[in-house]
Amino acid sequence: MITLQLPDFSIEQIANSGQCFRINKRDEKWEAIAWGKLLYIQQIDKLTHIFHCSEEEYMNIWMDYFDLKTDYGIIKRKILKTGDDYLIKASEYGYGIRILKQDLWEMIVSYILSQRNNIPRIKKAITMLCEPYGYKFPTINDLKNYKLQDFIKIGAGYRSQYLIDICDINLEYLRSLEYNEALLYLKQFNGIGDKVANCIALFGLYHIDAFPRDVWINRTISERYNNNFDIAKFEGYAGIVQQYMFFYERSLPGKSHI
DNA sequence: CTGCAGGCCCTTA
DNA sequence: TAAGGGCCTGCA
Repeated sequence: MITLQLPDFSIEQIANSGQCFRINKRDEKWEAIAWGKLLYIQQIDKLTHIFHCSEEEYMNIWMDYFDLKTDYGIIKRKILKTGDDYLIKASEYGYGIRILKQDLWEMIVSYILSQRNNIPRIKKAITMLCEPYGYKFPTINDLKNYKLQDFIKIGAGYRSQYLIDICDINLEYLRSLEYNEALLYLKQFNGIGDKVANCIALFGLYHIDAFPRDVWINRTISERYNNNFDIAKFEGYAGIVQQYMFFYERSLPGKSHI
């Protein structure tokens, strides 16, 4: 168990930022499952967190998983320099958000499940999918043995066939591609459109210029930017901008996010 | 009973 | 290229 002073980090904000489906609050602790491991985290104050793991495990797994080697202060200063008041406010509000380094295959499956779906149901399906594997997420080879009915059982609904199809993907090839090439490759698969492909690119491939446009982002761009939002301005951190926008917009009164 | 939730696909014009 | 309907499923 180690106590850490972490700037630009909030486990609660990350858990509610929509990028992960396996971090949940249980009593006073946050329970994060990733890379086959379970970690309990407590947030003491704005800066202080307690990680219930060894120093070694923190260094080997969690420091990288939570992207703690990246200085988000630099990104926030870039946002300040744009002079975009809405974005500045959003980045201040979501001060503790980071882009997690999650497993590619897990992201592919998770975001296929996410379409036309709500978060509790996405989480439930993922929990059921992982149930036979403990803290591990089933590998692509595990799921290659699944039949349509196996995916229907976990509540994947019409997305079940998409999951069957995606088992033909070549993960190593996907990893070798640049951002735009990766999008094209992903979108060849049935059930992966522009939004899901961008989520996979950002959260599974760490392409920082990926900018998933879901209903919230589209609404924001339409209502606050009059459909005139140039993401090229944010080259090198557009994905983080997307996270601040998404998190802030969903926090606003009357827009609760269960 | 409808409506709908962090899209996608297919069909029309 | 844009607009519209349908889709698994579970919950309000």
